[in-house]
Amino acid sequence: MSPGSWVGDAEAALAAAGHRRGGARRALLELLDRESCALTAVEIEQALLRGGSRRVSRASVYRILDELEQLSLLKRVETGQAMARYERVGSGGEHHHHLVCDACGVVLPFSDPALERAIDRLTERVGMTVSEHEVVLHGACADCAAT
Amino acid sequence: MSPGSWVGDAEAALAAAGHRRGGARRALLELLDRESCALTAVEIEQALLRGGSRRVSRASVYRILDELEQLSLLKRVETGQAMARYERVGSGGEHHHHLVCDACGVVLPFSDPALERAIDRLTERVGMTVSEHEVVLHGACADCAAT
DNA sequence: CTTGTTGCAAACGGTTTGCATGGTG
DNA sequence: CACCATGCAAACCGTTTGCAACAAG
Repeated sequence: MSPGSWVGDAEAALAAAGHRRGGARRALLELLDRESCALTAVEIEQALLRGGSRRVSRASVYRILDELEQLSLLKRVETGQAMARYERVGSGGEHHHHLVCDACGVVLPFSDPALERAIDRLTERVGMTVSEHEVVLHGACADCAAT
Repeated sequence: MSPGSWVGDAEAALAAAGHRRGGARRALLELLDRESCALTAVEIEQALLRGGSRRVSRASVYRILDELEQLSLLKRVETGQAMARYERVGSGGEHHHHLVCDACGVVLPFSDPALERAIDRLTERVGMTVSEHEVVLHGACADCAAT
């Protein structure tokens, strides 16, 4: 896979970390490369099935997600929906946050430079070494608010 | 309990919602009134035991936390630590967010007006009716960063 | 062949629920 | 004395783990 693409970077990082290759992980990498916003383990499992790629057991899904998160290739996102979500991390520092509709459960990404700036300044003031931050907005999406 | 205090407000709201009184809930209310930052269900159960107040079964802890959350007397906070945390909501709109040490698990509150402003502006732009927001900073606390 | 990778099924841990008991109004 | 509040134990469900079969190098 061409370097510069996320899959390529991921496979390089995995190889560097002493991992062998495997079909399940490959299928997962390709799926995550396509989807840019946060998916749950179950959504990933189903997408792989429906997408015809290859069946991957749930245990493997979790194991692979965990490996990828440890290598900082993936970010775990907590949306307060009782199950974790995962999304790929680009090599650039760019990232987004999430809007969660508490009515229908849909999760949408958004990004806001002013918000990032406020957080960056903040992290210098607090008495802690901050490595990550997460912002989640809860509410009702356009469809659900309409009803 | 005097109105104006959180316990007082909470009992009034509970009564208005048609709830009777009960020892377990009363003990929980008094504990939550004392603690201002987010606690887990287990921490609440243990604090009640150690505090000599009264033993409350875990099922009741969860049930009561749920009731209080529905009445907006409590806010559920997801810190990405696999268990939910709860903290009281003051009648004023004031609130704080959380710093989580991924090494030792400690959770500390912080507040930042600039951050709130950025979020307020943001909520007007996004295509969603925002009712809540949550910011979590992850990293290492002073003690853990030192080692 | 040696060792990481995967699937299966069982274990786990936080949370929820069914049911019987007890206290409130 | 009707009904909510509570405790207990079992059920639930997302996630993790032990183990055996498999496959990459």
